[in-house]
Amino acid sequence: MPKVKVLSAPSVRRLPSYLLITRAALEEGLQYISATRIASELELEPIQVRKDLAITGIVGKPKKGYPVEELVNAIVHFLRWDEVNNAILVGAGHLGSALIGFPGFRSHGLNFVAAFDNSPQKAGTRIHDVPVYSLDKLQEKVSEMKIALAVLTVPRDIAQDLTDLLVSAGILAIWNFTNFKVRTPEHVVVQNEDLSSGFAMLCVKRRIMELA
Amino acid sequence: MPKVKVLSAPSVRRLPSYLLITRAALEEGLQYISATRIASELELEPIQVRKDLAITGIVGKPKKGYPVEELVNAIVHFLRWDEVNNAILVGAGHLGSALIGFPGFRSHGLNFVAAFDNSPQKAGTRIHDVPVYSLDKLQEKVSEMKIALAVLTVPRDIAQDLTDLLVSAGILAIWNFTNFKVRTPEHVVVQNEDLSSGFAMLCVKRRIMELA
DNA sequence: TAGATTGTTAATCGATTAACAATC
DNA sequence: TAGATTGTTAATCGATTAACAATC
Repeated sequence: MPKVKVLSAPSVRRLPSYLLITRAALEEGLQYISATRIASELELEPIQVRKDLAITGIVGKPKKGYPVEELVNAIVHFLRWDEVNNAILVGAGHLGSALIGFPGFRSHGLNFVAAFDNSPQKAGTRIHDVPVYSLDKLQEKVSEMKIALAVLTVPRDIAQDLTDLLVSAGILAIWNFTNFKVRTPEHVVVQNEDLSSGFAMLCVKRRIMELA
Repeated sequence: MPKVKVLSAPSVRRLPSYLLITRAALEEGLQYISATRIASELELEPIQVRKDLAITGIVGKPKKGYPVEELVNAIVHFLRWDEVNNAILVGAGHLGSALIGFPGFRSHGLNFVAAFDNSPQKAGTRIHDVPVYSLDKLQEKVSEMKIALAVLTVPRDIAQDLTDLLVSAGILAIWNFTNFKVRTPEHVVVQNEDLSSGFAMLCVKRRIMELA
């Protein structure tokens, strides 16, 4: 029986950057890549990289490092980025449109199949080749296409209403770019993104720099 | 002599969400708001909210909570969101355009005054009323307008070159949305955003949910 | 072989949570 | 007053870092 892995959020968050570097090494035709090298490219400690990579199950070779191709596969599989995830976008504003067109997401198995917006002008159009529907088609399309994942980019004040709609349509995972803390039943997972928090960090770093 | 505050990154990152809730309380006309209430809206522990708010210097009243107006001011001042920060956007693609138009940033003192892009079609146009210039105007405009802050939304492979350009133009802070770890001199602060890391978190949460 | 690197076990560091006196 | 809440001090928890034997 497989032991329940302990999830370390900071480690998981660093994996995508390791994947990028390892993929670049693969392109270069390298056989092995060491934690030391990954660490130096990202200005991290090698021990941290080794600890993080361990959660994917990869086994390295002393003196050489990690086999590049296996490492790519290990990270990709750990993140389930080796399976296509059909997703919908809810709220086809500027941010949502940018996310649909984001080139990197393709390689993460993130595949937008439909967008929904309450603006009548947008229904019937396409954004980055993804069809936009009116919100009242959401329920139907989600069950018809068996979608599990939704990206939420709507104004804060309708975030909860749309979340409720998504949940009742059968959505199981919500990537929430509104800054509203939406409530969901236990079986629905939510990942909240808050752009302001990054900006807050930048501002505080500047303040510290000025004081120094 | 003011003691050097210890910066707790997680605390700083939570402040913007406290600010939103406190501003809403201000709109409602409330005099006081308790950490208990803020915590329950965000599904956090009250003790965590009190600890976080303490870094802003706010002093609450036992039994009542924090004076709403003072709390808004304390957070806003701690983050330096009470001063206008003129900023430039480098890379006027979809994400960059979305960021320029993001309504919340206005209230954070983030004021875009120019955008730069190497595409000749974009130079001379406007994005959300912000003029777009060709990249070779960057140096000139930055020093002319005394800009300290740049938002970087360019492809990964030119991130370092543009960072070097920004640094030599005198930029002091870079909000980096590329997934490349750019190198800068010590006096330049950088905040890296990685959209993929949030998606990685969502994927791992889903996996755990499925196993449970 | 010698030296670089891995993976494990232990130590340190920092963030969160708990306990509780003070207080309005 | 009684009870809710603050702010401080202490305890716990988890993440990072250090130390080091194993190894190719």
